[in-house]
Amino acid sequence: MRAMVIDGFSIISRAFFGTPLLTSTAGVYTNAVHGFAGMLLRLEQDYPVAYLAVAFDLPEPTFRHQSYPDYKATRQKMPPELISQIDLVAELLACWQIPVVSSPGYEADDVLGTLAARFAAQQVETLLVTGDRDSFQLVAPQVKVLYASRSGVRQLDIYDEAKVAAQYGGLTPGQLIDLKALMGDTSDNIPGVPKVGEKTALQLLQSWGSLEAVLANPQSAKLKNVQQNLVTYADQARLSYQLAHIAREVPIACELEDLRRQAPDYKALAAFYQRYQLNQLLSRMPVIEPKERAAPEPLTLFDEVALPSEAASNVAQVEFPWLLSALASKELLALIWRLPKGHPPPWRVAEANLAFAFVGEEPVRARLSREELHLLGRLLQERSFITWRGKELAHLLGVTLARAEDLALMAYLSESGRDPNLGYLAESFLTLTHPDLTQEAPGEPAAQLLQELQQLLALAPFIQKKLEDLALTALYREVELPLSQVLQQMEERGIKVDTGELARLGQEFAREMEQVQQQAYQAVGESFNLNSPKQLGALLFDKLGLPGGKKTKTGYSTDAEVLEELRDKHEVVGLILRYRSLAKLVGTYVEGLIPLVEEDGRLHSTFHQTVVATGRLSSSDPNLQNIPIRQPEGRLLRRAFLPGEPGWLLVSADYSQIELRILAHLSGDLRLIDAYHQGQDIHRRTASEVFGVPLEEVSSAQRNLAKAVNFGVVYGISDYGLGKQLGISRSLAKDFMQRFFERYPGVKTYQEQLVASAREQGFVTTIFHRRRHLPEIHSRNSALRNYAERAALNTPIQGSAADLIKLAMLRLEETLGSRGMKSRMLLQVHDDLLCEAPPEEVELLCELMRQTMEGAISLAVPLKVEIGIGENWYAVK
DNA sequence: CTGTTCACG
DNA sequence: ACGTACGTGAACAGC
Repeated sequence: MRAMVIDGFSIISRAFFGTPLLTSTAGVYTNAVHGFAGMLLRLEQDYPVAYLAVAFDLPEPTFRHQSYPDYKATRQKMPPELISQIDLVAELLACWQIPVVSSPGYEADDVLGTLAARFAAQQVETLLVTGDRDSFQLVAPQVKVLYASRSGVRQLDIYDEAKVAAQYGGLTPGQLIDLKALMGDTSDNIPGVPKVGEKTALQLLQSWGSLEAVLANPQSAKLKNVQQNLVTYADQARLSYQLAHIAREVPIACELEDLRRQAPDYKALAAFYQRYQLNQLLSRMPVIEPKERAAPEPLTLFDEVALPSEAASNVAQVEFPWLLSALASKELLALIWRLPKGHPPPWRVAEANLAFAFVGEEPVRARLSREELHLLGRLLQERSFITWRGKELAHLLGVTLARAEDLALMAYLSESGRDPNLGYLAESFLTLTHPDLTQEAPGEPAAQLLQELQQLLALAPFIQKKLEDLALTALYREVELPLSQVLQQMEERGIKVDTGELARLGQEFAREMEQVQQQAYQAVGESFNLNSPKQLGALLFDKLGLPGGKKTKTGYSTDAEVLEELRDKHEVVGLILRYRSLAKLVGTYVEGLIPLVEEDGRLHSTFHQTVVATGRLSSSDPNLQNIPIRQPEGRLLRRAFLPGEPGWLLVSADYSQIELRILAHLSGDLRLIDAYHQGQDIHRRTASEVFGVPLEEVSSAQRNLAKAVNFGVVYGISDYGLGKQLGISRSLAKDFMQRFFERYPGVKTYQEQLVASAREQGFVTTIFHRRRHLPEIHSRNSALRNYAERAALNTPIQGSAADLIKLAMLRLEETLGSRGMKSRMLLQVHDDLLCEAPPEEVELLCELMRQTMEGAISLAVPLKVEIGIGENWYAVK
């Protein structure tokens, strides 16, 4: 049991003087509030306690003034920018539901001392949080001080008796009072004994132990005038002792139970943050309101499933009828499956092996046909059990599984981003409890399947616990799990493709490709494999002697960037570039796609929910998230992507500049936020800021440059990278960056804090608490470390955008369903949603997409969605 | 099976 | 001194 008492004003001051002055657009100073709240969040995370209070001084004179009217007389007046924030912090504490205690005639220190003494008597360990070293005298076996040093509120040093002794020449906490009585304190205007400073006082106390003993032995001081002063000023020293002594028996009507930690009033807190534009804090609030729902039944533990006594490969194989009766009479715990290797997509496989765990039974396995899988699916639709990769299983069973839990999704969130793997998780979690499950299973498929089932069951409680500890349960339950069902339907639906049109375009490309190929051979007088970087390198740089910078491990680089430099040096270079782009279109997007179009005339991509480190989706087989659009020719391919029914239309809605908007929100930078509130062209605004010209006078070159800088900042800019991107010198790029950060100081401090916290915690998080671990941030290898730092800068942005669109997809699906609309979602391309709709619904759909996407979450900046309609994907503009 | 290149956000 | 924008997937070459 632990309690914590915070010296409110002391921490406010530290926060105020430790951070740059910050105001809301209304001109209210907020930096201390921001720092204070940050400190609370930090304390909550690092030092969770059952009891919490904040102590404040009252303006009236204290008992110390009565015995010594000059007490604190030399204190400088507080700046008004600080005074105004005290009330705001009080308001903040009310929202947090943290009690405030104070006592007339006493200082906060005395309140701290009193509460600490009281709690210690009740065997409650107490942490005192302050920026005032005087409090060290309160340290005791049950009392520790968390000291916020001058370097700001970021670092807290914990002081126990050992630390005090180490810091103050072996003195006990109690002796610190004697120390101060001797040496005095200019900041509190405590006189002490003239000529006695820290050195002398310490030495005297080390010899004599207490003030009175020192005063009784003045001759022990080395210097004559110090000896004299110890006599002359003995009473002044005694008065100083009285002043320095922190009271421990202040009358406060406050019992331990009154301070029991309560959940913050999140609604009030959100309103408060919003009012003062404390957006970074807003973003750190748990935004997903937990719905009123029955707590999910905790999963039964592995122990309840009997392990097979025989060798694992002997697990009973059951027939389908047995399975049906078992499902009717027993409780299903877990299910795992395996497909034959080289299998078709799960919705088309002919048969699959499954393993089942029923409560109180030995596990069984079964080999089921397509028809049996379907039947099984209907029986499992509404049942609750745990599985691994539920979306794939649902495809296999041909149903949506409304109540299945998916450990793969949980593991993706709790193990932060990496594509989860059962074997790896077992190694990490089960070595102590289930060492047998961390070994490689014997080769037989049946044994492997069984082991995976056991791993699944054994891991579930660990992963669920971790999910809970990381505050990610809501993200799992409210976003990822329901999204997997939406994605399943999108995959099942597919998108219609006109293979004839695709092939026609392919032929056009192929025709030109052949011409270009012949021209290239003629240009160099020999034929060679245009697709081989190796042959290309030999030709261009060895035979033709073009200037080539070596780049790759295996030889010359011949990528587009290199070739672009050489375009004017030899006519073959342009031909190679042209060939490359055509070959890409034909190979990947014509010949690659056509065989994947299924009998229903549609492409059924798979969306992967546990692959991307930032929380985005990825798409494969085929990847429909990289269909060409930037180049006019590639873009033509989109003509082949059609609505699924005659007369229907495609509707696309994409977030405008979502990542920059999220940067504005996360950083809380006032100019950036202002630009979006005013609906300004953000690249133009940056150009205007950076070049110091009015908005109207920004040239298009300046705007393009600013655009690159804006992008760069989102990626975690380096001067080298920006220079390369823009084809300018590194120093000039550095200059632009510097000007960007001068004009957007909020972004600069945000990024600095982000990297600092990544270093400290080893991870970064998104708006929805999704986290990504960045162990390389501590690497001694600077390349790896820099890489991790850039990832730390980019991930909260990219990941929060992913959070946002995922939530929007859920809302949209909900809305379409509840209105009984025929329109449906087809694809998600990171910031873009593509739907198909019957003509009579198009107008409504556009409105709904705009509303759900723009309103999915509320940020410090407005969200903007741009909508296009067309009879094919190309025409959607 | 890895490396290179290039398509997308 | 050193290597650099963030995040993916697919095709192809060449070991």
